[in-house]
Amino acid sequence: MTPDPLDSFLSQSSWMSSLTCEEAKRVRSSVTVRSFAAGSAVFARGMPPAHWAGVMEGMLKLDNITEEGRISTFAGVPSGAWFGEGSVLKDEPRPYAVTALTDSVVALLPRSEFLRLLHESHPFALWLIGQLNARLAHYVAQVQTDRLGDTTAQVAYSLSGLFNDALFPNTARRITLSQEELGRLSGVSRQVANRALQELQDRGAIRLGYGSIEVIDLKVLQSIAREG
DNA sequence: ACATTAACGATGA
DNA sequence: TCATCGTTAATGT
Repeated sequence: MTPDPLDSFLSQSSWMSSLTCEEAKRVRSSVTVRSFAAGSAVFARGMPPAHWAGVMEGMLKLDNITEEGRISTFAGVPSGAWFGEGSVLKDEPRPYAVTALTDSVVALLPRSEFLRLLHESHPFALWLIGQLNARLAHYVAQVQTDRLGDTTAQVAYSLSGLFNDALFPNTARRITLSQEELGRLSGVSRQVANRALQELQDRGAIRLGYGSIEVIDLKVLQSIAREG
């Protein structure tokens, strides 16, 4: 008997451990799992937020496309992370598109079940506050880096954000992410992302592969992100 | 100065 | 064969 991938994913999700047995069972029976090919849309911009979602495998991004076709990426979502609570809480159309960057598997918890947990489970509500607070801290630091740091620091921060323990507890050391996508995530061109990544590699923070980045020394990466 | 877009060839999967 | 990478040139602020 191989363990169900959904069961093992849920047991690795930190908020699950704060639930009662019945709550956990209800979650388990209401979650659905869907696979997405690289490049396909997980949620379209403007759709009502029917689910809270967790990334079981792969990597997603949250982005917007302007009328002229320019892309700005707000966030990368590595496997292990749950996301989309903002839209679910507000019950407003999703303000950005969610796209699979690699072949991905996503767990979907219906909005009604998410709200029920929020209302019934104090531990879950506390966990959610911590999550929102960690995300806020991340973006505050991102703004500081973008204003005070050079482009290498910006790229280093965006990359290290994917390894933020509070937000993304289980990110593998090596992630499949092209330099083009990391550039979008960092707000710089691919060429500048390329130069920054080579500097990060020269300084021993990362190792570059074909279509992938391996973090060798997260401490060094984070300290470069604080330079400017 | 330094970033951006466009373009090119080289190379990995 | 196609995506990705490393690099250079022209251009903009």
